[in-house]
Amino acid sequence: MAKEDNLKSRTAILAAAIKLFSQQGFNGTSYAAIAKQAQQSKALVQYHFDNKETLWKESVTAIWAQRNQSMTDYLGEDLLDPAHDQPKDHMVRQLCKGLILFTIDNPEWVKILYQEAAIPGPRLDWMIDTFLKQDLEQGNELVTLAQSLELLPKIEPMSMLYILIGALIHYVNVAPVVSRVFNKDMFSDEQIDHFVNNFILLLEP
Amino acid sequence: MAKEDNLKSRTAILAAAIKLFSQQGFNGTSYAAIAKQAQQSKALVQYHFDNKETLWKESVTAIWAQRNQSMTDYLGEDLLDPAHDQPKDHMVRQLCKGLILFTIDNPEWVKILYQEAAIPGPRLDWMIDTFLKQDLEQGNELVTLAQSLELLPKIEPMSMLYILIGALIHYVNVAPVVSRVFNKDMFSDEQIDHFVNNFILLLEP
DNA sequence: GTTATAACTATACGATCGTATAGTGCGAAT
DNA sequence: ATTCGCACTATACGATCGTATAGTTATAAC
Repeated sequence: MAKEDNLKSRTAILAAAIKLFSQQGFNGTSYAAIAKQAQQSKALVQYHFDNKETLWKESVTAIWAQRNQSMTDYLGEDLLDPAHDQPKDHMVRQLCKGLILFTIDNPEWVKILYQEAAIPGPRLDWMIDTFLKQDLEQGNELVTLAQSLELLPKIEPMSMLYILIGALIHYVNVAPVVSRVFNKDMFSDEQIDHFVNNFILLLEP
Repeated sequence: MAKEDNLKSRTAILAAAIKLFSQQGFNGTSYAAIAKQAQQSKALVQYHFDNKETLWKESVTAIWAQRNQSMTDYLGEDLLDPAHDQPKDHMVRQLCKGLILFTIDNPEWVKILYQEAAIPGPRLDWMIDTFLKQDLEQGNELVTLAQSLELLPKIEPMSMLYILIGALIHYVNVAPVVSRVFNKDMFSDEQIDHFVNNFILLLEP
């Protein structure tokens, strides 16, 4: 087998692991389930990642890498560049809608975060040291910047961050439930716009 | 053994099951782990609840019962009674702080919700039909009532509900992480008040 | 053409999984 | 005094858990 095959099967397995770990947590995910999802043999899973903890850590690392790369696609590096000279509410709308669409396409990081935050232990410690500490600091900076541009209300930045991320994430998390209850597709652009428009009403005085 | 012993051990096992199912999910929780947590024998667990699905359903039912009972303790049936004649921002503060303290003391329902909402399947379907549909409707009513009393801004009620619940829940969910990163106890009354005060600034024009 | 390396398979280990079933001990009822 | 019902235990089933290790290919280097 050629080297590209190695990468191919490895990538397929990692993708399957990411999906299952984020959905079912560490204890809830088995090698066999990952292998089945990836359509590979269980032995091959262990060949590429020789124990479960390694596979989990690589999964989380890949999730964050993908997330950080994807983030700029949705938010744009220059979204908050005042040189744009766009109306304020348009920029806020872009920011909020970007965060929701981004979370819909990258739900794994939130799910892994909530999975592990519920259980104090070495895995949470590792995530905090490796990713979450930086995340909080960057989030804080983003909010502070947006506030200085008068895009967000000037309440204490960390509180603003909880509200912003919490509200948007919650929308995505319960969307499957709400969609079924009200028989509407909450992932549709129409519904997302509806929510974002309402959210924005809160964010501007 | 007397009948009270039956109830005692059953209750201990149910409490252990609630804790573990909400933290680790259905697949991540084993009979053995529940037995250990409850300090009972694995056989006794199966004696009281003769299969895992039954135990899970009884756990969820107990979580919701406890939640609904506890909710009135934190919010008070008459919190939104205008006869109180209290200042508006005081009532909003009570509502928000009540919801946070309530969620801190009853984190299981959120965790179970997020655990199962991540995996479409019969368990989520059952939760929707049995609890979540009603929850959404009641939440909607609560918000609408608060809005009619001018306690909450008059944006579309469901959107308001996402934001309210989402922000408050997120605060509780990430509190263990934030506490470690900033070396502050985010579960302390001081920090909760700080957050609620900032949140309220958003909720009143 | 042999050898070395790397991708992948086959198989099996002891532990634990969820479940089944037979049995024990004891208080209450007859 | 015996029977009965119930809380609880002991033990074991086949399946699956995470892991270990030896073997089989296929390609590339020499």
